[in-house]
Amino acid sequence: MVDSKLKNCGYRATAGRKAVLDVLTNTEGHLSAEDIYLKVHLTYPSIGLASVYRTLEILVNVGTVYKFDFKDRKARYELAEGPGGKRHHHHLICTACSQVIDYKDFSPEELGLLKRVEEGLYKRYDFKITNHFIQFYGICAECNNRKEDIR
Amino acid sequence: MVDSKLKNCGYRATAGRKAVLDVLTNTEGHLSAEDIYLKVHLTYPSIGLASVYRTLEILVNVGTVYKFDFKDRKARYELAEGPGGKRHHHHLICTACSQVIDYKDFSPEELGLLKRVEEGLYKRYDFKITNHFIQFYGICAECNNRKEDIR
DNA sequence: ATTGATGCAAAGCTTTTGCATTATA
DNA sequence: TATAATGCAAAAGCTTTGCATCAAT
Repeated sequence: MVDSKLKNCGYRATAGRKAVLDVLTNTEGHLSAEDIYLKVHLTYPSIGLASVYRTLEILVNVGTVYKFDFKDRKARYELAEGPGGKRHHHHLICTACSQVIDYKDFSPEELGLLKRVEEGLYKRYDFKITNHFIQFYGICAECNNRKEDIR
Repeated sequence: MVDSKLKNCGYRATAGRKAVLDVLTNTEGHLSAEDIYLKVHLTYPSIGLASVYRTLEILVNVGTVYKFDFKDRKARYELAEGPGGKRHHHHLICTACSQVIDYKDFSPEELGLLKRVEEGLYKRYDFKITNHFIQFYGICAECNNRKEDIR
């Protein structure tokens, strides 16, 4: 099914591309290009970093992979699942210690209202929404406690 | 008030820092470090790009400025206003043409949703939320029409 | 007078590109 | 067999850093 998606878009389904996609499929979290390169390298040692980048670019364009950055210089990649997917999550980012917490225990209310917001956007902007990327910034529990200690 | 914020955090309120903040205050949109450098340069020609970067880092740490990337390699900077601020907006990003639409005509429903979600997160994660960054991905009106033409 | 801030240029890192070679369709 | 894909190394681009100088406190 990966093969067909690539082929449908006019790309060849090569071993390197499959290996990259395997890593993305079997790993949770936010992987940098180098993370992916190192992991692919284990099963497919001849791969080059440039091919990883080239493959990721294709997968992003095709919509299979999602690319984003939060903090450091590196871009991060994740298998792109729509809001209904098992991996779909939002981020809590602590502005004090920079830790990133993924959460996916969405309340039914949260899900329902998001859906309605997206419908509203579709009506107002004629913009057909397929996915969203939501980050909340604030102070995590540990940093908050630390601050109280100091006071 | 900028001065005091910097000083409170142990930084000196220098002309260069004020100039950078002026540009951020008087410009709408997502500015790259170089955009800012060029604009500051007009009123404060002796500034160096490195100082712009150093200032931006401070302002981000202090919480005055918000840093993010969407697409190209460059980081973007904006005056950080909380969800209630006049500039606060969300993004609609077209995955076909990469255009970014800012919108701030939030529906009351949308505002209520966010507030409740943030309260829920606070309870579940003991995470004190101060801001959020929300992007919706999809296909913009123009790209959607173009696609229909092709069919 | 101290010590942090600055500018310049050089260094650092991630990502992209050129090109000869390899492998897919 | 034609042509896309790859690997390697070099190049590019944004950001950071070292250091001598300057300026805010």
